[in-house]
Amino acid sequence: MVDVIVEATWKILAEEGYAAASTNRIAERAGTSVGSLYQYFPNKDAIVAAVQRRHHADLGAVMAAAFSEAAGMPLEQATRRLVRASLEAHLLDPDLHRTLSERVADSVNPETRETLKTGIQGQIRHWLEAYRDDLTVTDLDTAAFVVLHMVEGVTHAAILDQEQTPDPQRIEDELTATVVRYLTG
Amino acid sequence: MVDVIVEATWKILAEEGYAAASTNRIAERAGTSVGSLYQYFPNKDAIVAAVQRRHHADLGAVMAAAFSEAAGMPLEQATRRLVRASLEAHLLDPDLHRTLSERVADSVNPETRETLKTGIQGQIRHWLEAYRDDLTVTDLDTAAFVVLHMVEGVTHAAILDQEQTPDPQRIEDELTATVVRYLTG
DNA sequence: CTCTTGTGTGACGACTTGCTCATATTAGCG
DNA sequence: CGCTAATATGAGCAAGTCGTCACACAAGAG
Repeated sequence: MVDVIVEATWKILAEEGYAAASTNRIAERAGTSVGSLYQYFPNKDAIVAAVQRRHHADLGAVMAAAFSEAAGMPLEQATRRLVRASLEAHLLDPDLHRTLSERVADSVNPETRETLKTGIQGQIRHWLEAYRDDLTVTDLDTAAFVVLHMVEGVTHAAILDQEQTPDPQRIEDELTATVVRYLTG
Repeated sequence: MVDVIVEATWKILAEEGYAAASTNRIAERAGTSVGSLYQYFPNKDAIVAAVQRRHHADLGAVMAAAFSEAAGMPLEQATRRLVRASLEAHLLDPDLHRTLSERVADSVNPETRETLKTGIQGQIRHWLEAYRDDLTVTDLDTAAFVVLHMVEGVTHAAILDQEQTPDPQRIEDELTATVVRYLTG
């Protein structure tokens, strides 16, 4: 039942937008009644937060898989793998991703977004340690921060503003080169 | 009067958040009545859109000033000037910026955000042309896209998630170096 | 002083929202 | 077949929304 509700909300957010996600519409699309919603969730924000948490878990899984594959690869190859993972993550459900990032304030889900971000930043930091001797970058924390937001910024824009954007393959190449050059002077 | 309304809305969005920006609250804070709001704006979204337009104009002005100063500088110095401008732009009013980017969907103001983005991307492209012979990057359109979102992504995160972020000076240094290395192989 | 015109007012209508709660339905067990 | 406990239901409530409109007011002209 929880799943049914979360999935219905997911679809509404992705297909109909944030404004359409009223409790009545969610119940309708879930094939239940409003009352049942409140048997499993304390309020509406909690439902949206659950969708966000699930989406973030998916994003996290894509990235985690990439990190585990990238371990052991040479720097450039590993970087490419991670950049591609970021593109894949944004392609999981671009419509939901847009609605969540454009309409759902951070405060709805205090920990989640922060958790995802610092989690990935930590993984980047950890990943960088293996190449420490080859890097010209000194402060790995700063480097992880810069790499994270550099890649996220470009991939986010590339996938979500698909109108006047270079094609993903080119983005992958450019980002990979940029990150490698940033890390190894 | 239009100014009074826009400024009141501005302050509410920045200080009290998007949810507080009801027509009644806007009128109250503007020291007018709801009726007057609708003498100058067709609906509430138009008021929010006006605030967004004004904020984007401010951002655009900061960037434009930097572009005009950067013209003629050597590449690295110019890059630093532009990176600093991006930081300055995000520091103009971080609270408003956060509310607008987290809560106000693109669709409220179809052209504006796109205009700002493509405007700056165009200026970057134009700026890059002066250094063409020194660049290893071939496609200037792609380069402008990458530089824009790389810098925006990192500066946005640096200013708005001020908790576990490196200090702005360091961000400026890292970004400047990264962009220069990206452009000149 | 009246008349007209432009502006400001705020109570109110029409509507939507999130959420509750008395009632109905189901499921499990002896 | 009861009987009980758990779950599902959806009409309806209070609160709040945006936007309107009949009216008050001010200012300038004649």
